[in-house]
Amino acid sequence: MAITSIRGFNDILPGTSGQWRWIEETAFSLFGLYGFSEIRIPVVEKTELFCRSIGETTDIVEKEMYTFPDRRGDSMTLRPEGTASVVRAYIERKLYTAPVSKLCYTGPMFRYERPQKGRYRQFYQIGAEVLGDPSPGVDAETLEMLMRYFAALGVEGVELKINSLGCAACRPAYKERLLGFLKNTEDRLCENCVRRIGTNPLRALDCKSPGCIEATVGAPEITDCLCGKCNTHFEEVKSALSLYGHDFIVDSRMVRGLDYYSRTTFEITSGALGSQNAVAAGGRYDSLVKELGGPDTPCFGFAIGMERLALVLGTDSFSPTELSVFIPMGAGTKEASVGIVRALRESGLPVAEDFSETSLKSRMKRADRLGARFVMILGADELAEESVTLKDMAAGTQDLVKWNGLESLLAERLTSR
RNA sequence: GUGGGCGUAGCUCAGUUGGUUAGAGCACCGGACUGUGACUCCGGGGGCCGGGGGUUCGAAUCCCCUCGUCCACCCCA
Repeated sequence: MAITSIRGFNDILPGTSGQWRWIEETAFSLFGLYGFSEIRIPVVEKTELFCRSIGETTDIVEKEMYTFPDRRGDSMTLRPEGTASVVRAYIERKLYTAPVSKLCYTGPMFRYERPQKGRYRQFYQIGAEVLGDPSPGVDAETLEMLMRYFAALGVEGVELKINSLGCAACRPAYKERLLGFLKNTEDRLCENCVRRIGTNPLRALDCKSPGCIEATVGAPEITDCLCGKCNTHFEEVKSALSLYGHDFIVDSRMVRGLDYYSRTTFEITSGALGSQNAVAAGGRYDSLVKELGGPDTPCFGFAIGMERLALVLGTDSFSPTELSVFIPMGAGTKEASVGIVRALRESGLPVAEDFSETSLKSRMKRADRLGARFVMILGADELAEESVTLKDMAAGTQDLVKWNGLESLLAERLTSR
């Protein structure tokens, strides 16, 4: 039996990788316009980092991490997300000496989950974090950047949902109120929510089981219980978003699965995705840097799911550059071929040389299957004329073209379509 | 971790109540056409019927186990 890949770990094949590269390049160049720079972070970190940042009682830490001892016996973990590493680097490298840090990243993340549409064990994220600015303007501007990014890619039909989770001053009081409410309806809640009632009662609001939906009708809403500062912050985020012209829905029941969020949280969903419908999500995390041992640093960040974004975009949104095929045939053509092909490539034209020595018929067929728009043939006749036969595969026409000036002529014909 | 669907040629899939040597379309290779692809015609190569066990004279087909895959639950980007 041949060796296969690991379940949930995919190969991104040539048909897709060009689109992925375009998605990443578009992101980083646009984010650059907002002042972001790329940070490259390790794929493996000490397990403790994720336990402390994501939260001990979250599903990610409890049952989804790839954790293993290294050769010394220290506990290592394949990163399940990027924010923890960025914050760790921010503290360790003392980036807080700058007034504000805007960092973006991309790369694989790992979670041991059952694979399904838009969910894999190794998956890719593009993320961005603003560290060191408490302003509501940062929340809105970063969301504006995300929406502009989706527009630049041609993504359609996405929905922005926002919420505020409050802060250390107002969330505990809200939790108590909610807890009081849930205690009265506990018998109608699902098993899972009953279990979580002590650790994370907010999850019951997000639960899709019919019993929980029914039982939580009329539950106190977090957005009605925000403290003055959080309320002002939320109002300013909303009005700034309107200023940018972005539609949004306030969903006071949207709860994030990571413990570090505070105040603004959001989710961008697409109907094109099936049940894993979030293409991007994130929010504010004002206390995480301090909790990990750094200075008090308010932050805002998000992550985009690459596979999901590619799914939303579909396959026809990206067309690769057109390849030409060069066919030398017969004795004495090798020497001239080297120079011609090199000159074409130096002019930025993609060329594949056909080294096979079969019939011209089969070589033409191969060129066609490779998707060549133009084919150049160099045989004894052409060699004598210092020319190639240049065939337009789409039009079916061909003519004899001198080597001198071939690059510019081909470039011209490729663009004048 | 739970549930359901599906595993037959490179791809998409047929395969009768269990019965000779497992098929089709597309793709691939060659020829018709000795230097011209796509269309046409002719020919050809390709299969541990996901793997293991069982029932049977006989299994792609029935039973059990297992692995993979897809979708959903859960969870999340």
